[in-house]
Amino acid sequence: MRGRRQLVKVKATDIAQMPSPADVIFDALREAIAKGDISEGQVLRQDHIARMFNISRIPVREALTRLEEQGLVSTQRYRGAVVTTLSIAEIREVFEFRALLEPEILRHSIERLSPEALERAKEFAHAFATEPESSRWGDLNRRFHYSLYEPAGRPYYLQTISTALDRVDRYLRAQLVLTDGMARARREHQGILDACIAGDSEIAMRLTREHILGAADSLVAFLIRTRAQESSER
Amino acid sequence: MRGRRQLVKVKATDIAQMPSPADVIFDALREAIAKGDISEGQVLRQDHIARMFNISRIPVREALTRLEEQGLVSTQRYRGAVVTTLSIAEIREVFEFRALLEPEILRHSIERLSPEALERAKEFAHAFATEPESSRWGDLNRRFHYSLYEPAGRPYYLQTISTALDRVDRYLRAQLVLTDGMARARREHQGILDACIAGDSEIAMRLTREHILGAADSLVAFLIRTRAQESSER
DNA sequence: CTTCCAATTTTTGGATCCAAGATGCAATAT
DNA sequence: ATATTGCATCTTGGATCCAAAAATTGGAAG
Repeated sequence: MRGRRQLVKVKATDIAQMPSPADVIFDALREAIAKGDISEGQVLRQDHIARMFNISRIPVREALTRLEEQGLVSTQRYRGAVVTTLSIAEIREVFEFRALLEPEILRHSIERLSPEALERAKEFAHAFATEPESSRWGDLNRRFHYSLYEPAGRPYYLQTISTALDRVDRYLRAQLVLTDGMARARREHQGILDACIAGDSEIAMRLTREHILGAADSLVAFLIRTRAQESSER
Repeated sequence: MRGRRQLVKVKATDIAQMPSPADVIFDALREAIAKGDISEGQVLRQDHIARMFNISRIPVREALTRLEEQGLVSTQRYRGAVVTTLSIAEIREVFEFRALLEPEILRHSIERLSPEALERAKEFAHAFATEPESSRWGDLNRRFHYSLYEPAGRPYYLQTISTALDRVDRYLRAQLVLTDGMARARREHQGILDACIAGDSEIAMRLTREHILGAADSLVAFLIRTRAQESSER
């Protein structure tokens, strides 16, 4: 030890973990697509994005490559990246996929749900239910569910669920805002939460499954209406 | 139409769909990692790979980015890409994940299984069971299962299963070759196939689930033995 | 007025260049 | 002898440059 001074006062952050420019662009684009701020079918020009972030096209390309790997954009050689449009069948498939996975991770989570985690879930449910600003519903909905899934200690499940949700998030948000989805989600969240508090994983799983499939049905009905309208308007 | 000559003799291929250099490198590296030809923990040098493929580092970078997005390599800034090592818990999680998804897609598949598809599945099962060359077992195993899953018409499920399998393929191959996995897989494949022929989805699903979880148990036991040995040798 | 074609412009993807961080080693100080 | 520092080298990631492919535009011909 030899009286060496320690720099105990500075709080060190791991600089190597800091996000690279490509990370920043990737996250920004992913969020914009999920929120629907960039609409489907839109072409993403490398140069345009590069100017927006005041950087060269190289990190932009990396971000686009990653978005394509996640299925959020699709690229044709020399033709640029286009925000993916999902068919109704594809959307339905992703929701059924979620309806399979999310109850399962919830089961594992309930087994080890701490009072603190439960408390946080309650807070998110409340924040979601009372949020007046519709643009934040999507986020809060997601946080509520994730707070229930994280204690499961299943990072791979969680990551898979997350990428699945990213794919359909913009449709889900539309469903919340433009249909009766919000009122229904409030009720169903409360039901899931009650089952978790009671520690009844069977009911929590069933409700979660119904929550997802119900949203899917409502969304699909909504999309059939709006897409029929769009194509007749054109 | 106007009497324009048609070049009916040449079989046209869509050149825009041809794989880019980055695709070629990505596929090659993915396969090498899946097969275990590149061992875990190995560092992938951009320049080295670029020379191997006689190309600049740019498309190599793209391939590595995509591999990272798939979880096959992990990168630390300025430190290069390293082939991911999965902990036993992580491997177990991926197998349990597969054990949830694969029976489900099989159910959907059995509903619409055509005689031709069934015939192909039989052929792969037979090819797998009689293949003497152990280096090809992994591939044939995969083809057998995929031939049963494809008729489900669930591309998202299939893709998710595929990336999950990519993650653990090298471990699975080791299990087939280095334990009694092969004999057992032969028997279990036959059981699954029989249930599919009988159109009994309940049994087919149960057997698939047990097939995957059984392989996981055998693999984990094997890994505990070998990893304990490795760490004592070091 | 429409259709076709060629020239121009735009955009992408790969090559090369360069700055900055990581690594390893030798020199130096303690 | 050991720990620290400074230096040389290697590697990565972004910038810039360039070739090739696609989109667009502006006639010219029908």
